[in-house]
Amino acid sequence: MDFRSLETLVWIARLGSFRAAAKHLYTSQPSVSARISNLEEELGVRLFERAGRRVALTAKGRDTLEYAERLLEMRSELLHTVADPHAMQGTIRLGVVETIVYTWLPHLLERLNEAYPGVTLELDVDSSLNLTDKLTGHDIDIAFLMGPVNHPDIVNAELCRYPLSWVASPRLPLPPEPVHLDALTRWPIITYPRLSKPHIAVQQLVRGTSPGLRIHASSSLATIIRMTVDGIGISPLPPRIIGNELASGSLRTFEAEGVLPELRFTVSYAISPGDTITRAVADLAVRVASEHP
Amino acid sequence: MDFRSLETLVWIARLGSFRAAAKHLYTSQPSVSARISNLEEELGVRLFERAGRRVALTAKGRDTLEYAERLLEMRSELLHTVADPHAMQGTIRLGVVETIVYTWLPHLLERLNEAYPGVTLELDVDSSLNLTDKLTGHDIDIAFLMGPVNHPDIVNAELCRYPLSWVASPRLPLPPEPVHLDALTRWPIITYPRLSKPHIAVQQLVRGTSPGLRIHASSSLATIIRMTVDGIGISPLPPRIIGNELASGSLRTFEAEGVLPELRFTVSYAISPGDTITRAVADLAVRVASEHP
DNA sequence: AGAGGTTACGGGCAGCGTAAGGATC
DNA sequence: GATCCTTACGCTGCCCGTAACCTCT
Repeated sequence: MDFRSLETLVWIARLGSFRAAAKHLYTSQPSVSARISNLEEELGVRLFERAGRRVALTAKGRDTLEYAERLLEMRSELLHTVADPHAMQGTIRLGVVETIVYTWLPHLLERLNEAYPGVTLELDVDSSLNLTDKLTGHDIDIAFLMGPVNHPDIVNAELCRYPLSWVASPRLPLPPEPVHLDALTRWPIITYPRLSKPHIAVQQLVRGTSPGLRIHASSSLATIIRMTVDGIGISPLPPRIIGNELASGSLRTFEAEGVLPELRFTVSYAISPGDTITRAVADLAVRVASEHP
Repeated sequence: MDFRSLETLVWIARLGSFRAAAKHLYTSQPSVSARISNLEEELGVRLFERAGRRVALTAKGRDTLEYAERLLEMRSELLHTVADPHAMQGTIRLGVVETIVYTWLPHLLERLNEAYPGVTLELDVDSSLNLTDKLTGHDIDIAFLMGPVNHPDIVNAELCRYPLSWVASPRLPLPPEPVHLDALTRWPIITYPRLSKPHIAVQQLVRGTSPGLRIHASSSLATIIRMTVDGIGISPLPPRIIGNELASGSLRTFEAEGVLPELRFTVSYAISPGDTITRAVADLAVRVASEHP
């Protein structure tokens, strides 16, 4: 019995199949089979009922699972207590929304590299919606996204809040006073993807105005900014991420009728036995986010 | 980090040297060095201070030791709870006094073989005195001896009590009435080794009688019995172990002045993290001893 | 037929034991 | 010089990944 086998047991139980556990643990499915097979032989007990599509824990398997989780938790505590952070090893899958990439993610990566040089990061830049799915499906370990994620196994902590401003190219003829909603919709609105919080907020804001409303949705923040700089439309963006464009004059903010919501970002991760690093990354992210508002 | 390394850590801490731990764990000393070296590298922390003759735990080492003991204890509990006893594996070193060998040890061995066929026993038949030393020195894991062993780390449980009787060959001219002490010492007394409880009891009993007292001490019960059968002397023995000789008439008991003590046997073992089997053997021994009085 | 677990098999690496080296009392 | 830990080195055995096989839905 080794920790690797116990970890394998835990992930099969969580994900419901040998194959999924293999994928999660970066190994082959036969290897997972072998680990469980050895464990079963060592205990002289069947741990999983292989019935058709889905495997299910036996009674003994459930008992073993409890011990496995406690053992992994204790090992994690040991590592956290006595191990030199520089010696920590492992890979964590980090999901990030593009907004964070444009703000303090580089600072975090630098700090992570200092504090935990042995830890490998696998970056996954995606929308908050997709990241939420990936998080609950255990395809990533931790995510910085527009949260919180409402799921029993997911822990959320607030990272930062960015207010939205209307932004446009200086070439667009906008008045100095606040723009009326009807006037606003003279231009296409370029914004975050469908079903995202900012997208929905914009939809609600301009609902009932002129029927010619066009909303361009883009999952790429770089594209939104580029299209706005090119004068294709206006967009609600956090000024925080377009510091360069505002400074160089290629974009400017303007006032408009109605209230744009604040974007709230959280760090969210699944509580998982024996995972010290994820929590360490979350803690560091909270700190870095507060240091680079 | 694996359980084997943690176990190695624990035993170095207990025994005070890599070499002793290697011996105890049935492996080579360089192997023990390597295990600790790997553990230290993984944690990025020095666990032992190698200063001259004796190694000492560092502060981090002491913390690690605590976790190691808890982890091993938990693994043991897991094995005890869910594992099929038939699948248990391992070797335990069992020290036994000869008296027990002659009474219920065979029954115990049979029962052990039924309940834990995967467990290997290493039998060490010796005197209670030597077994006590071996037990405190961790050269054996568990012992059945004239106890209890008074040592902080040793647990004792009573096994059985055998009264002593005076025994002699029928060829010796003994009166039917109780023999006086002075008359008793006409023959050599053949008994347990020097410093053993029965030996001391006999010495105290016949102290102050005729100066010609001869006590033959033998560490071999078989030899004591044989010499007594041959009429070389008389001996205080538990009738329980000479059933054959009494039945065949080659030995008989007789009454004598004074009280011979009872022989009390205990099962004694060091409390050790992660050792399920030792406790299982102890429990079974208590049961078997009570079933074969 | 496709998804998923098992079996078979060859290759790589970790861990072992032997033997030699070095430090401390 | 004795004792004990470390380093060096060749070897074995375990574990892994690929691929073929089997079994359910």
